[in-house]
Amino acid sequence: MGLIPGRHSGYAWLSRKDTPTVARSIEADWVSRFADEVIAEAERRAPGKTIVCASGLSPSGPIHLGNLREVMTPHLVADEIRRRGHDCEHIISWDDFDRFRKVPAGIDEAWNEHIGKPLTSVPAPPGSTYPNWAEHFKAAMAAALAELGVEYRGISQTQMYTSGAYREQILLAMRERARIDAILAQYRTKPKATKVITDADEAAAMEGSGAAGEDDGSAATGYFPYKPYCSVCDRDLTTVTSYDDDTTALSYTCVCGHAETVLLSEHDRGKLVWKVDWPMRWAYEGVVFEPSGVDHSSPGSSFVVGGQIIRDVFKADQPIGPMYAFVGISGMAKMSSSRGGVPTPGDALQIMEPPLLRWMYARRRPNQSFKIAFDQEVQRMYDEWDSLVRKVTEGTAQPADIAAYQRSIGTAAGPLPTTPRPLPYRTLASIVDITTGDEEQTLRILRDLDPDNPVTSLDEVRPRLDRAERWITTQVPAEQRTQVRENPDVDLLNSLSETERESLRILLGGLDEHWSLDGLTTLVYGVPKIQAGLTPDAKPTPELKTAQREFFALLYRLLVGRDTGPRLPTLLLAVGADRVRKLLTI
RNA sequence: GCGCCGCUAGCUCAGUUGGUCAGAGCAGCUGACUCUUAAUCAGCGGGUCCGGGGUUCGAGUCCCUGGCGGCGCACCA
Repeated sequence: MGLIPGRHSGYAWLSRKDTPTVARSIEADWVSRFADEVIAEAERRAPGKTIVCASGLSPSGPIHLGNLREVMTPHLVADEIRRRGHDCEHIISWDDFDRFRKVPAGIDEAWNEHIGKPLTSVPAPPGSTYPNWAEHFKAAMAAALAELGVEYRGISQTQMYTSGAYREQILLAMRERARIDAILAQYRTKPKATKVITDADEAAAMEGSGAAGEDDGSAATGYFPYKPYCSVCDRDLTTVTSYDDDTTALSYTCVCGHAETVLLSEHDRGKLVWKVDWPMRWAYEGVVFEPSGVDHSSPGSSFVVGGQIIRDVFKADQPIGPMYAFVGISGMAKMSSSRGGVPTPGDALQIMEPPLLRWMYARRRPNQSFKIAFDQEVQRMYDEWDSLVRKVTEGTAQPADIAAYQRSIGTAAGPLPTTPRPLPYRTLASIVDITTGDEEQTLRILRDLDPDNPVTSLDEVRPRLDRAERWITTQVPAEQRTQVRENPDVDLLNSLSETERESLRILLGGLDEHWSLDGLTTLVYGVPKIQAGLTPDAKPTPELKTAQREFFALLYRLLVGRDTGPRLPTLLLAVGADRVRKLLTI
């Protein structure tokens, strides 16, 4: 303890000349290696140009902790590149122009009528204050990213497509449709779809079978990588029936019965199919680094196919794209999070500070899977973190550990908020458990923890205190929490031996005189000594230790109804003298 | 069937371009400690680096091959 994070969490990386150890260390991890690679590649492609790292998120529902890796990986790399003094931009493409696929469990079935529409055209979930489905889920993620110190430029695909930003790329893709079809064909192991979507039932059937209604552009009438949203019903249950390269006239039919011909040189209500859309954006934004989930590692996956399409069609280079493994969760309470039950970054930030969450992603290479703890493990994580901080401060930490630490406590833009006085998370959790959040009591206990250097304000232990409280109240099962008895356990009290009764009397008699953490510690250990005829400063013997343990167990039973609980001095202070007397008086 | 990833001390993992790389944390053991409920401090680490070939003066570190495990793709994104 006694650490003052602020002292060493400053801008060490901005004055690397003065901190050679840190400078060397922060170049010792996976983030640095990718940064090396990305910088070299960017130099090769376009020297001096701002380096672009990218993430893509689909706001089709709650954006969970696994998706956060899609953002954290490029973020950390981009941040390292900035720390080295290069211009670097992290863009996040919000795939809010994707079709609404299915109504999540728990949402009114009425939303079924919106399936097939762009996410930005679907009403937000009931009760939301946001204008549409995509914005609703985007907002939660954006808030979490802000808290995590992730700086980025968000790009709405709805905005891009409907403004005609991709016009040239779309026309190019259509001109090159035969080439694209041929590339896709290399990976098709089964005959491509050749049916024209003719009615809603059929579309629904495809939906149900898992063969999403949105195909790769194949149809009986030819291959077209562009899919219009119907100008009448706004759904993508359309089939392109013809396209003229010279006039850019595109004809389509929709299951709703609508049919029309539009000029693609003017049409802005549609998008490229995913496998073409992705490489198109790599080329458009000049992306040098964009990771993707392991599900993109298979042959025929969008990343593999995209690599070929960007080279052959858009004449640009594929980004460096590591595959990242999935992020798991341990012990999320049943009450769960946002509908859907999948914890989001926002949920994690309820129980841990931003640096901790950043650390989870920074300490493991992308191809390693890991779990984020919502159960007791979170205490251990915090212990490990505090231990790391101590080692970094003492200068005994390993280079890679120091790097992960530096990436966790802040970014090139500056440090993240820290808890001024980082008392152990488990201690804080234990205290709020007893006080059930009562601030006055909490402060009183904290003050008594270390009389020589007392906590004088809860602000000193915030925000960690709030996270611990949140964890205790939302993640710890009621049966595992400390419940101070309301009334004395009369049956137990009456069944006590004379020796036990005496021990309680001695304890109660010394309460006022010893009312402090240290005082109560002495008292609590002293009671069995006095009963054994020893002096309070007597050395413990095996017999005495046994007696002490039995005495403690008795107190726990009487106070909280179990054999164990928070440390007795802490517990007694928290319960308060009056209530202690009430519960322990025979 | 195809593909990606992993397989290093009991557990979780470090080990950039092959040459003190055989490591850390936790657990465990020992000692100290009037402070249990994963308290603190100090000390202690011969594990066939999954097996088998190969390249090399030299390979956890590269190549081939087998095994086990995880995930994905295979008329979707």
